[in-house]
Amino acid sequence: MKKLKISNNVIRRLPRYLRKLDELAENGVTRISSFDLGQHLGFTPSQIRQDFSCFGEFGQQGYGYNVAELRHEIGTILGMDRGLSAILIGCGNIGRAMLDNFCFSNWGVTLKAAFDVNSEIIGSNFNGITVFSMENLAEYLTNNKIDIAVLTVPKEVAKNVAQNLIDSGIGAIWNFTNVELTEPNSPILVENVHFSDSLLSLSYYITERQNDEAARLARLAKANSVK
Amino acid sequence: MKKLKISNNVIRRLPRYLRKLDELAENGVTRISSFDLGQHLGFTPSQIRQDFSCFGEFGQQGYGYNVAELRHEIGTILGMDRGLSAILIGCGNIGRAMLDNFCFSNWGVTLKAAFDVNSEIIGSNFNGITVFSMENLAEYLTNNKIDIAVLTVPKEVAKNVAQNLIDSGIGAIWNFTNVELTEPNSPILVENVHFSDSLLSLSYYITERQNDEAARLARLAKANSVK
DNA sequence: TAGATTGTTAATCGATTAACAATC
DNA sequence: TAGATTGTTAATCGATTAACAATC
Repeated sequence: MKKLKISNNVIRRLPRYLRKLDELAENGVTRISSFDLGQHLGFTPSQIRQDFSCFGEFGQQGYGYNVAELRHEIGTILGMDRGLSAILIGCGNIGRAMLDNFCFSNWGVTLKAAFDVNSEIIGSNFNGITVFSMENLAEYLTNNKIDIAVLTVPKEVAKNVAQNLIDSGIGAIWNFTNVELTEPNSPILVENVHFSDSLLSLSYYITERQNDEAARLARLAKANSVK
Repeated sequence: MKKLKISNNVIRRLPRYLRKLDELAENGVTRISSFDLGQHLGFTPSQIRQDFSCFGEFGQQGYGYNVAELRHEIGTILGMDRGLSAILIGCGNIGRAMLDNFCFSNWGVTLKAAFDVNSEIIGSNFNGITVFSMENLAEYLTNNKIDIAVLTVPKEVAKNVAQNLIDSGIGAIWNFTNVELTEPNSPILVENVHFSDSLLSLSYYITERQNDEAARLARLAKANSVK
C-alpha cells in the first residue's frame, strides 16, 4: 500500500465508487472492468485505475475487479470498519430527519445519543436514540469516547455549541449549520453540509444554461434576418 | 466579462465568498483586500483575484474590494436575481426540515408548492407552502414555469419520481435522495446532496488522523527503546 | 506623491489521461 | 494459448501560485 498523501479529489470519489458497487452487487454483477465502471460513473478507466492504485492492487489482469471484494476494500479505506461513534446535537427538524431517516450504521458509524435544550423532548426516544439535556453534554463526552458530533442546532447558537464541543475534546464535527466553524489550520476536522452552497451552484448552472440558450436563439435570429 | 468556460472548482468557491462577504458586512466591514479575504477563507490572494477575474473587474488598485458591491456581483453571477422557482416533492422529515427551516428566498429562489402522496397532509400548509397531491404534479408543471424540483422522497421511489419530473419537463433537480439519478450526459441538471458521501469523507479523514497518530506513537516508542 | 493592491501574464505544480509491458 | 485488462510510467492538460506593470 502506498503511503503518499492522497488528494482530496480522490477521497471524494471513493464514496461514489462505494455506492455504485453496492448497486452493481444488488443487481447481481460480480465482476467489472475499469472500463465498464467508468461508463457507469462517467470517469475514464485510467482515472479509476489510478485512484485505486493509491491504496493497493485490487484487480486482476484480464479479469477486472471482483465487485464484492472491491466494495469491501473501499469501505475499509473509508474507515467503515473503525467502529466510529457519534452523537447528535439539536433535535429540530433537520436533527429529527437525521435521527429518523439516516441510517448511520449503514456507513459504519454508531449513533449513541442525542442532545437538545427543549425540556419537552429530553428523555424521549427517537428511533432508539435517547435525547439528553445539553447540560449533560460535557459530562457525557468525558465519560464516553465519541468520534463525531453531528451539529444540527439553529445557526444562531452554532459557534457557541461548536466551541463547547471542542472544549470537551471532540475531534470531528459534521456540520449541518450554514456557519463556518473553524479558522483555517484548526486541528478539529469539520465536514460541512452547506445546503445553500449546493443550491447556489445549481442556480449558477441553470443561469448558465439559460444564457447559452438565449445566445443560441440570438444567433439563430440573426442568421435568419441576414437570409 | 470573460466568456470562456468557468471551471467547476471556481463555481464551488463562489458561495463561500458570498457567505464570508455577508458575514463581513454584518460585522461592519466595508472594504477588503484579496490578501485579507484569503486569510479568512484559507485561500491565496492570487487565487481570489484569479477567480474574480473570470467574471469581470470588481476591485480597485490600492483599495481592494467594496464588500457590499462584491457581494452583489457574486450573487448576480450565481443567478440569485433570476427569480428561479422551485417545488418540493416529498414532505417526510427531510422535506419538512427544508420547508420549515431552509430559507429559499435568501438565495433568490421562490418555493411555490409542495407535493406528497399522504392524504393526511395534502391540502395543509407548512410555513406558507401548500401541499398538493402527487397526482396533480404533472398538471401543475404544465401550468406553472418551475425551474427546480427539490427531491426529498424516500429513496425507493426516487428514480420513478425523477423520471416523472423529467417527463413533465423539469430542467433541474436538487436531489436529497441517496440515489444517482442521471446517466452521464443527461441534459437534466442534477445537484446532489449525498449525506452518506459527506459522512464517509469525514470518516476517512478521522481514520487517517488515527493512523498518523498511531504511527507517531510507534516512532516515539521505538526511539525510546533504542535509547 | 508614495504605498497599496489590483488584474493579468508567466511559471509552477498537481491531476488526469494515454500508453504499454506484465500477466491472469 | 490468445484476449483482456490490470498497475504503472510518461505525456498532457488544467489549476494554482508567483511576479509585476498598471494605477488608484
